[in-house]
Amino acid sequence: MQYNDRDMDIKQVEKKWQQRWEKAKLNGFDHKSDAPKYYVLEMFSYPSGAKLHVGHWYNYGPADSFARYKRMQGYNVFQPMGFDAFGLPAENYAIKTGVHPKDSTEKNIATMENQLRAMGAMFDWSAEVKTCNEEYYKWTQWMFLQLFKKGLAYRKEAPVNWCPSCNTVLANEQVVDGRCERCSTEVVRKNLTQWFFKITEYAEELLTGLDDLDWPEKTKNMQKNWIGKSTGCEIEFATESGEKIRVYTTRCDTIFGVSYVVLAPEHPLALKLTTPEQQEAVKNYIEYAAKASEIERLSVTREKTGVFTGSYCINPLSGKHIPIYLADYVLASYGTGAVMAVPAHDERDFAFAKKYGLPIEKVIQKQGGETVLPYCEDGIVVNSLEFDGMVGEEARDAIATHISKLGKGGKKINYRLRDWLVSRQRYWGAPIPVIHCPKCGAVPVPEKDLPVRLPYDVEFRPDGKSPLAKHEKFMHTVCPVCGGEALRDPDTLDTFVCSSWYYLRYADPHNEKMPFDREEVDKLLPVDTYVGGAEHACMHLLYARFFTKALRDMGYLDFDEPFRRLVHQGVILGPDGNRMSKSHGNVVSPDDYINEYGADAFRLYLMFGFSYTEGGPWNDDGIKAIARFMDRTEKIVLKVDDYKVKREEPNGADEKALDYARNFAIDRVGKDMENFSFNTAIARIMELVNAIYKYDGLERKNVTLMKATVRDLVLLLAPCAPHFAEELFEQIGGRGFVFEQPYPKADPAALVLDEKEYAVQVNSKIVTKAVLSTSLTDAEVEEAVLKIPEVQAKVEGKTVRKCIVVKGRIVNLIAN
RNA sequence: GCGGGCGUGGCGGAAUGGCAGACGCGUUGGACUUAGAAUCCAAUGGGCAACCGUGCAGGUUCAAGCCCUGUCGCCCGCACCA
Repeated sequence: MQYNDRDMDIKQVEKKWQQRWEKAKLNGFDHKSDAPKYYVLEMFSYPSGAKLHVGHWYNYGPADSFARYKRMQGYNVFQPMGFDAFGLPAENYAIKTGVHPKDSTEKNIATMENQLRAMGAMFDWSAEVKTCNEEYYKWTQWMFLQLFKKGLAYRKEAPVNWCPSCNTVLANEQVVDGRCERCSTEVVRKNLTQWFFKITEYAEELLTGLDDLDWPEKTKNMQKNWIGKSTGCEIEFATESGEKIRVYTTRCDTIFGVSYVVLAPEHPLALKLTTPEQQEAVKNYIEYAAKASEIERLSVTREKTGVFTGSYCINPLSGKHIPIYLADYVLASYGTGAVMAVPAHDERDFAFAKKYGLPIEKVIQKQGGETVLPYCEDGIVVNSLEFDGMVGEEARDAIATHISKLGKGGKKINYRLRDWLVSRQRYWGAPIPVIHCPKCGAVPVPEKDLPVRLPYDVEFRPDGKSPLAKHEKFMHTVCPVCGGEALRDPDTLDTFVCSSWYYLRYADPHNEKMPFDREEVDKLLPVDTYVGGAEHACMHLLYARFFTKALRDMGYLDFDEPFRRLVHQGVILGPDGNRMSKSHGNVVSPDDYINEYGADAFRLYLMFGFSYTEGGPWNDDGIKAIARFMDRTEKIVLKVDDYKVKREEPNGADEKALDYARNFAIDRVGKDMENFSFNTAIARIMELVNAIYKYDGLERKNVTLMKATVRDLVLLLAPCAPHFAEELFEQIGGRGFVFEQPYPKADPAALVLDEKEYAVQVNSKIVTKAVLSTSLTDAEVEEAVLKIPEVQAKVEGKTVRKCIVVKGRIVNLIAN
């Protein structure tokens, strides 16, 4: 138990400084300061289990070190924390155990608050928000009402994703491989009337806005992909009976190759176009398609199925009469729900045409090669009248123009992004503030009546209906418009609605009159650096951007993007390299390590042992090494502190070397912290400690320099090991808090060395090394290395054609 | 299928086109010790060597882990989006 023999009693030290920081209000944003603001935000916690897991520490610890670094740099740092407290797990837990979600959530939050405090992070608890509190969800409901007013919240019947296990609908974003994101149950489709947010209205801006964001490229790409912009053409095909079918295509250059048209089974014209003889077959098919599960539909290998409606339509360009089919390889929810099938130039259409014996007509030819059907690339248009000979984009432009001249359609942009379904048939969420009146329809709850309170005494055992629907007192109310009897909407809002604006509420968390004051928000927002998991790329991070833009357009904000810079932490795996899980039996509990080594050691290990954005497997030995490093640091700091300054102190090469090490560390650690390159930052601090040890081994020492170096060491370490550094700072006679000290600045002069070791190469092979003055010109360097015997031996009898000098690093003589 | 990322010692991981392997773990040797799993010091990519080494094969360059082309493997996201 050698680590507990340290001079410091870790737990006592941690407690002491946490109390002092709190008392001095060191952790909060200083509303009076005129220093530039810096908003560091970590994604808030879901109060699930009772304790923080390694993932929490990995997210919050290093991010806090970044925040503390920013503070020492002179920024007025705002780093709030709160709880995303509504949601399914609490409700499922309640169903299992009978403990009410409110009770379990509150208990979990209390525990987590204590643990977050024990982490020693610089959270501004005065700004804490909990989304399940009335004071918060009142404004979540208010948000809904504003979106409704603006026409961005609407209700419609639509096929939706239903999770039979969670007994609720899910957003598209919450369906992963046809399964519920939470419980992995296969999702089924249901037709339900639900509330949607019109995020598609912002599709284009959500896409273009990405360009200016300092976000991981991968995340931007995921959002781009999710938004899925596609430029194509809408074309109208008239049926023989006079109906009009609009299809969407990105390949209007293939229009002369259309051999049939396909509607999604859910297409509104499907039954109308069906001839009497085909009625039965079509009805059967529609039923079959409706029953097919998401998993089946998603399967790429699944054979295409479909049915002929009996009707025909006319190709607006060629005038050909072609059959109309239904097939579930066409999606009702994308484009127009209908496509023109070109078997020769589309793999799906090709497969379908083969199966149903439909014609395959080549209208595109490969340039300079044999055309193998289906040929899906761009090529030369053939068999297409006046468009023959055109290629790719040129052909599409000409044909689209022609189609719009005919009044039969034209260019069209489509997005894959769908509107965000926000209704949930669950209890533990913010009630949707809408009243359904038999006379007036869906009426928004007047703002003055907010919040619509979530009742406590609710039967939340699931039966496929909203639990609130069974609460008579909640449900029955009067219509705000006509005063007649009416019912409340029994659904609650998706919890992602709550988390779409919490970063704004932090700026003004106790406002009772509005969700936030514009002035307060302007002071703090946008978030300068946002840190959280990558799994939110197409959910929370997209929704929050949508909210920001919508609020801007409603005049509540004047910035376009909520999060300027985004950093994803990696995932800490179990020691076996697998994701930590109870079933793997590889869960590492922070608590044991915190007890033995302390919060700082734990945080340091998390920073040092992994590349922050990569994560990786946990390793027990790593934390021991950190404890050793801290011991080593403490010893040398205290030892140097005991030294007495002498009248005459040496000032030669050794001192220059120590000062170089000191300034090098300052320079590099700062840059590394800025870049979230914590592992290298700690490595540079370790090097500095090693350099001090080395210098300390000398006979004659410059104590003044050593003391200054040790002081800088403590300051560099402070953001990463906050309690430990405070304690050391106090012991070496520091005044006030270490976090009130400015971050050390490197002395550029000390970083310039008189001499550097060059690798001396002849014909790009290293021959020897040479220590040369850094003041030499390139020609002088060449001259100097040519005097070296080993070099002479290599160039003997040859002519030096060229000499490349990379200052301070390499000399390369090219000789032959 | 599409998009993105990653392949470096025994291990975690470093390297603005410029001495590959920083820092740490582990290992080995030494010191101090009755003792050491503590601490300190030293060595540590492979090979006796010439040399060889960043998944593999090419290319560009005075110089390539880094840039280019191809290829293999792994991971992540999307996926019948017309």
